[in-house]
Amino acid sequence: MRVSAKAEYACRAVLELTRYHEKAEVIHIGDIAVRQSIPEKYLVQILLQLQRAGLVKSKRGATGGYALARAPGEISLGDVIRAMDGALIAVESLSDDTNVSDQMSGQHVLKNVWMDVQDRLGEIMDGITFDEISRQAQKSLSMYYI
Amino acid sequence: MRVSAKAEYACRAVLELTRYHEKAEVIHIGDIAVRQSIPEKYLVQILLQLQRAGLVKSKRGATGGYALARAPGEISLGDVIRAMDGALIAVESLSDDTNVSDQMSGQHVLKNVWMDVQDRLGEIMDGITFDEISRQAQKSLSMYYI
DNA sequence: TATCATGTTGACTAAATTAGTAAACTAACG
DNA sequence: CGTTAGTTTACTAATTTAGTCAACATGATA
Repeated sequence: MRVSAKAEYACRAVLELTRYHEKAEVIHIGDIAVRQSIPEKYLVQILLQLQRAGLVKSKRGATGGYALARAPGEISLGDVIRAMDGALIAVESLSDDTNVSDQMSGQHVLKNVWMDVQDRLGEIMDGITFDEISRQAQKSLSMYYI
Repeated sequence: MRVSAKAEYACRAVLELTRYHEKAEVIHIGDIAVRQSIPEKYLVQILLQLQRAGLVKSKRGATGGYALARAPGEISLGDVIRAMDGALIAVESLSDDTNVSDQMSGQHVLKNVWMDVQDRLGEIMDGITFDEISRQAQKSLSMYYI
């Protein structure tokens, strides 16, 4: 089960926006790209996708940029993955329309298994918010200043 | 998070072998391929990989074929996915060696998040055995005979 | 022991997906 | 207006995945 670079970039972008959420200002794409080592032109697409999913908002023009659309505690890992991939788990049998003849093969049964796994993975991923992730980042970072 | 066709094929192959496990006989690759609609030449690779992971065993020669290496109740979904992909979750930051400078970016923090998710996904997937999956298959199949 | 049906291995190719780039466009501020 | 920054669409390159092939090894059996 592979997590795409795109999905991880998206998480890093949201994490970066989380750090600036208190200040209620927008950040430029370029700044996010530099600070999180994400190819800027690629990040353009990612942020637009996050925006269409309602996770971030933008301000256009000279003083423009991006900010989170809601509080970091209200944005979960699952939200971001779903915004990028459409669903938490992508597997052939989940997208296929299954017919009765498939009953004989393992396809239909496995479809149910994947749906079950997806639900339970959802419970895990929806329980991890960027508020928590960000706090954990501060914590592990502070260890270097003791 | 994408599950490859290869991983799903592997699950279907193990499911097919589960059905014949009681009889303690081997099944030919060709039969598994036909019954589970898997390209035979591709299945060859998959079964070898499952064998190297110790999940199936083979008998060579004229009366050869494949069988499960242990009871279906002792083979989990997690076992099969790990046999195919090496780990449950493949993500750039998990394979990378992280250095201190990465602390500043989200890479290091996310690495911990992915490891956490992987552990918890493992608990889910290791709890789903092919014995159960097979029984569920029988159950849903029998509905068509009422 | 010849042979035939099977598993084994590694190299290869084609298709699909992912990752990344470019450029023209639109909106807002000064 | 000019400059800065987001928007959109199209394109390309790189990588991964899916699948094929052919030569080989093994074991049952006639």
